[in-house]
Amino acid sequence: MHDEPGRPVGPADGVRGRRPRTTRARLAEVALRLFARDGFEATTVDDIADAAGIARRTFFRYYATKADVVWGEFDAELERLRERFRRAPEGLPIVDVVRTAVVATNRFGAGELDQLRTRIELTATVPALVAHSAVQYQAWCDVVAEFAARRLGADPGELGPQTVARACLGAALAAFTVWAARPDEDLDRCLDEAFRILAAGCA
Amino acid sequence: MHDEPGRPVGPADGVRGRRPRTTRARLAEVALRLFARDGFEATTVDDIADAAGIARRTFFRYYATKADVVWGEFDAELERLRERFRRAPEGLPIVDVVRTAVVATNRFGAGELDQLRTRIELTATVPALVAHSAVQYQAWCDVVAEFAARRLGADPGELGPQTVARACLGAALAAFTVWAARPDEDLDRCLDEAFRILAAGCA
DNA sequence: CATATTAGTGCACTCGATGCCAGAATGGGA
DNA sequence: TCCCATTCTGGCATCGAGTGCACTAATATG
Repeated sequence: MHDEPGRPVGPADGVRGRRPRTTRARLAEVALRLFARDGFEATTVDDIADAAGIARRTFFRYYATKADVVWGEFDAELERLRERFRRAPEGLPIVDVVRTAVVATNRFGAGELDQLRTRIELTATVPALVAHSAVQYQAWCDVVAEFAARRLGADPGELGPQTVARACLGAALAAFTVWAARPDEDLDRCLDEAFRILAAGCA
Repeated sequence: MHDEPGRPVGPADGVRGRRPRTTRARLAEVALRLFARDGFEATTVDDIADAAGIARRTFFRYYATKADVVWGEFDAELERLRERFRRAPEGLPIVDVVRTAVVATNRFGAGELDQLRTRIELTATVPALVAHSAVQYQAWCDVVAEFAARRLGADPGELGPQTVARACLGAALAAFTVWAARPDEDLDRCLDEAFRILAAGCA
């Protein structure tokens, strides 16, 4: 995907200190392979570090927790989402804007889609990851609530924006998990359908 | 509330072995007081055990994890919810049934309401509890999805029931957290309003 | 070559959680 | 009364995640 912190290895390019021995992306790759093979719980941080050729302690310089590996660069995705909300046309209903934004931030090539499936299946299946994901979802909700609040002329903490944001999260999660579980489904179609149900008042 | 496993202490009543030294409810009381005073993270299981006059190891016989204390008897509440769905009138829209059931399963006396507020504030605020709660919410969603599936004539794992269930969860959570944060709000009113927004398609 | 900068790593430690097993308390029956 | 089955307690050892600290290694610049 993209190689993150600094120059991976190679000729100098004007940055001072020692070059990192690996990247977040590579660590994630290694770890996800182990998770898929042995399970999340059965894989220790030592295993990941060994497989990646770094020390256990170093792993925690790249990711704060074992679970964070599964979430990759979610912060960046949140920022993209925020940007899309900023540029959203005024006329469009909130739910439609969110649906469009979610669809847009999840356009991947075929290879990446497979990795996404693995990630989603893990986060929806492994209890420890279900748990950890909630914190990420909260951040996602905050972004949506901020947008909904602007539209509703309310404070992001009020009931209106909060309800809209969390309901949108629910629809998106339903779409993602159903899609991840069935190889033949289309992600966009799932998202469209879920948000259609939401816009119809769950009737 | 209710004193759980076996006779608390006192005269025999026909049960064989040694009598438990405490109860789940008492442990929860002790723990919640410590959480409220020192914070969830800063309170160790040793602290709770000491305060309750039992050994650390014994604590884990009453609750599987430190976080479980905050959730008390959620299993039982899920069962009550399931029962209500079973008895729900056929004509009522899904969302209304869920709203009514949630309101009904959360009728408490004034004293208990305070404890509920503490619990909700903790679960919505402390990251470790936000995380742990997700597992409980998943169970909640399963119950709602099961009901929605019956109504929609679908499988509980399909997109329709999943979307409805998760959206309902979102509405309920929004109501609970907004309520917990504001002393003057009324829980029933919050729930009604949140589900009204949901039924209106978040518009 | 000296120095600042940045990354890697070993060590010790805390804390949650678990398995195992011995011991304490209790009721029932020979 | 004495032993036994039952049930709960709790000590001990162990694992694994996560953290703070101090030291080492690599690299660019002057």
